[in-house]
Amino acid sequence: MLEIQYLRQNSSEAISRLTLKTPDAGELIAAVLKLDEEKRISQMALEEMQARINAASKETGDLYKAGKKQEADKMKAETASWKEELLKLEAAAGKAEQALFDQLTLLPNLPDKSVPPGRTPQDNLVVHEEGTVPQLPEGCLPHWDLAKKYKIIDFETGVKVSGAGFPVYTGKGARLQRALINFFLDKATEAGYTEIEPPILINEASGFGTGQLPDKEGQMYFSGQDKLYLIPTAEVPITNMYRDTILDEEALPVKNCGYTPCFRREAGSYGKDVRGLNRLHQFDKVEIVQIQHPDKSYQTLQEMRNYVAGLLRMLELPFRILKLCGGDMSFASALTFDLEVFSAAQKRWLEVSSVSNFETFQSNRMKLRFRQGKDKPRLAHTLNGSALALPRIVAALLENNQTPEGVRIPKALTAYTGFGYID
RNA sequence: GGAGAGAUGGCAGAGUGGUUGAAUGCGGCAGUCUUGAAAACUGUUUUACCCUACGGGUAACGGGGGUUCGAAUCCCUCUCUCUCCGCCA
Repeated sequence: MLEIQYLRQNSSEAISRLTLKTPDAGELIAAVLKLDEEKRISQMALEEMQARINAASKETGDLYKAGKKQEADKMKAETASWKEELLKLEAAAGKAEQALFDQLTLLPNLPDKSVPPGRTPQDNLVVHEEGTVPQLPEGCLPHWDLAKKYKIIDFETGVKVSGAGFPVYTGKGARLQRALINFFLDKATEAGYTEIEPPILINEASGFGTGQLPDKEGQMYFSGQDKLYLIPTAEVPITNMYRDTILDEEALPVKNCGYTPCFRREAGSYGKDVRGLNRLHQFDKVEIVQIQHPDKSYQTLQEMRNYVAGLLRMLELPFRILKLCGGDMSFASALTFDLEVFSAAQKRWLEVSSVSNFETFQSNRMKLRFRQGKDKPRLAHTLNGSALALPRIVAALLENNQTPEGVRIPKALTAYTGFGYID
């Protein structure tokens, strides 16, 4: 949620930034400012009435205590007559505040000034490319065929047990999942992140805090009996741990990481994009989350991006980094880098990580603040990134490392898998 | 699932209709004392919003609603937490 004070004071800057994300930025912001004005007018009227009643009530009490019953009764009657007016003012102020809040929550985050213009993924900027695409032998297979050949992922049985998008990993496939999770968690810990094992069902307030609710309701699985949502990413519980808190400045940056399964309904997806491991309803991911001082958050974003790139390097996967254009960025993000690996048999780039700075967009929803000395609390900046999402990593590992002897496991992982080849 | 208890400031814990935004203790911060530290003593210590603003106002004692001139305090309702029993990884 954007900060209303900022919008009030910097409306033209806000409009130009928001235009990177949506063409009707001007109207959106104008609507918010108008509602803000109305809200303040109704608030002033209400508070004035409340002040009158408070003063009169105090006087009434004093008069009773002084034994001046007649005067007190008279004052009481007069104050009672204001009641109807007060109720009207309360209703109007409540309505105006709600209208402002509703409009404000509709606004996406303002893109950072460095965000490239554009509406579609084609407008994303490739800012880095690294590694060599392997030359695959004749008859190389896409990962779903390799998965079958080596009996490591069973898509059909997953369909039986749950449905499409819920694969079953077996044998070395399951072991590879566990190896990757442990590898990612160990690396994150070495980089100073504290490991968290969070709940994977979250309440509505948490869904609102990180920006999934109310607008992306349909993308999460929901347990209606308990009003709990299955997390689409560990970002949600790990960031919401700090909802409604004021941190000491010295506590920054907060660096947490966590492994969780992630659940996404992915309503409306179909076709080759969802083949094999490319897009699933349930998948494993290790996430890194930071809470940082506003002055340092962009430097932190850079560090997180470099950290994730380092993981891909250790896994010996060719990758590139995209700076997302305004139109392709998520609702809550101010600047996002996507990291994609090249999956050699499919011959396509697969997004395996998204690293974002949300500035105060999430912290304003969550009331996540920090305090410098004796100053008033300020909203902190929140950041997160996948480090990493497993399925597409596995897809690329399988495809890129296929040999006549089997699928070679990168050296960095063999200590975790306990085997050098899947055969 | 059954029975009961509770929800107050960073924490603990008072407060059952009128200077209670809230006693007291602990913690935190500042100061006195000390070579330094501890102890002791003194002071200080919630947050949000609004207003032509070194000042003024409003709101908040789990959420929402009600009674009243006036509610942390009374009533209704929801949520959550804890304890005991049952069930269970």
